[in-house]
Amino acid sequence: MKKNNYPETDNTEFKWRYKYPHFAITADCVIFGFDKVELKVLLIQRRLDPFKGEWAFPGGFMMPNDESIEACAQRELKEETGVDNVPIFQFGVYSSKGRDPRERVITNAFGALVRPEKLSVIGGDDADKAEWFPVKNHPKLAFDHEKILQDALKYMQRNIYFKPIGFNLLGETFTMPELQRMYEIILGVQFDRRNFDKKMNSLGILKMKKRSPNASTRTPREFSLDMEKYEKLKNEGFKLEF
Amino acid sequence: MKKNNYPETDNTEFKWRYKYPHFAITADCVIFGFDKVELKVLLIQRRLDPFKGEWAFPGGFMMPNDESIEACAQRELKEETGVDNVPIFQFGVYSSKGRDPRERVITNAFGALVRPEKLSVIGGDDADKAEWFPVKNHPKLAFDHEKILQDALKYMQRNIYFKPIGFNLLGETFTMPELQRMYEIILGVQFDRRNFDKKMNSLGILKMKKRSPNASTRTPREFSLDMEKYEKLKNEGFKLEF
DNA sequence: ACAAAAGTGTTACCGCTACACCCATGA
DNA sequence: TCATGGGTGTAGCGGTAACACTTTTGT
Repeated sequence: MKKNNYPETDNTEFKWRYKYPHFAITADCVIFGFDKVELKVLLIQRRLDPFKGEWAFPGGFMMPNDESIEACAQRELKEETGVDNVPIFQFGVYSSKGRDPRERVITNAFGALVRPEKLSVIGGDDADKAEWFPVKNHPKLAFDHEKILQDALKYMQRNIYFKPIGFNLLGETFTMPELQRMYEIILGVQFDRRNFDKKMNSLGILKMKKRSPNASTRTPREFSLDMEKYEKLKNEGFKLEF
Repeated sequence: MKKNNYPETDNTEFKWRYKYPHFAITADCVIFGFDKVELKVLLIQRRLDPFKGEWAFPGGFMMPNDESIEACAQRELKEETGVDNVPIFQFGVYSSKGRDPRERVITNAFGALVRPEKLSVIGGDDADKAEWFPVKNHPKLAFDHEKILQDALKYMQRNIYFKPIGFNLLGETFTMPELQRMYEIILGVQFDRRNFDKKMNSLGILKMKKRSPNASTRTPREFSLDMEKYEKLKNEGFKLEF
């Protein structure tokens, strides 16, 4: 595959020529996952300089083809981690001088929340490894990626109040305590169990699964999303009043 | 002043040379104002091709100096419209092929809400004219700027619920009906006057001015912002529960 | 004189909040 | 058997929503 590891190659020719000033552009992806216990973030270990061996977000340089920056982000994500086919949102742009030691680089940052099925990842391409780390306990990050991570967290926290994006972190079915833990961990607060139940059920997007006949009355009930109502709510937005 | 109208000049030399693919980058500004009656947006009439004579957002190409993309946006805004010293927020990136007829251009879009003092604007630089238009009744826009405008409106609507940004649209002092109209117009809804009063007053960020002694009991009361509490609320965020 | 806009207070209802006990599981 | 975690209902309170009349100003 033709690859965009160009800043690290030893091509000494200045063969890209333009009439006017141009800039290097990257798309970086901050991917969050949730394993029923804690919030995780997907990092790759850089195969090449700068910051060789250090951890950073998957992402890479935009190429002179027809793809948009969003497509670029998704392509890099897949190449470096194997994570495919997830919706992403743009949440910031980073352009200050010196943030990349090579040259001025303009980075558009994208975020995504993914389901546990996606939790098995592979390294590849510019990445030696791809690995999930707890957000609360991640390695030192290359470039200005620590700042980007904090911005991503803030963006997600603000938006999970109004859009049911959080469900992207859960599997097909989930229990109410799982759902509650997810909200508590992302927002950093605690909810009363009974009140949380009532609120979630009142949104009308949850379908309660029948309990298998031999299960006890105290096994957690499984829920799934009523996709029709969920899609509607996703567009309209809602308010989570905790 | 050295200016970045470079894509329109007749410089036929490809004098900008890089080892790797680079791209043209612009920052565009969607500036909203409010004149106590309706929401307005600041547009410039393009002096040069492409879309010469048509209306578009102030903005322009990033230059190979040390300024960030945010600084670039603010500089272009000042040069083309005279609007200076307003805080901006980034809300989107536009990168699809063909959005600029010249070449692939990556545009980061910024928004701002400004006070009526800023409502007198001047053209300049790449802009023949700068002019405020009602958002509900604006001329056809160049490039993909109509899409950008709609995105800016959506972003503002979502955020005015949580941040008291709307006050940037009002002057030093304002009346309660003015404040209410602003919210109604931006959000496209109607509020009950008495309930709106109560809610706003309960936020604790308004200072009611004394009425001048000769004024009648029915002249609208003037309010101003309690800046200290306002700043606090801006950081914490709030929820507008209508 | 009439229409348009601003000031003002009360009530009902819904929803958020707080709270306790029982049962099942696994250590 | 004890600790942990999940299931379940109710009562109080606070805030939102609904609502009407008077006064002033300007046409």
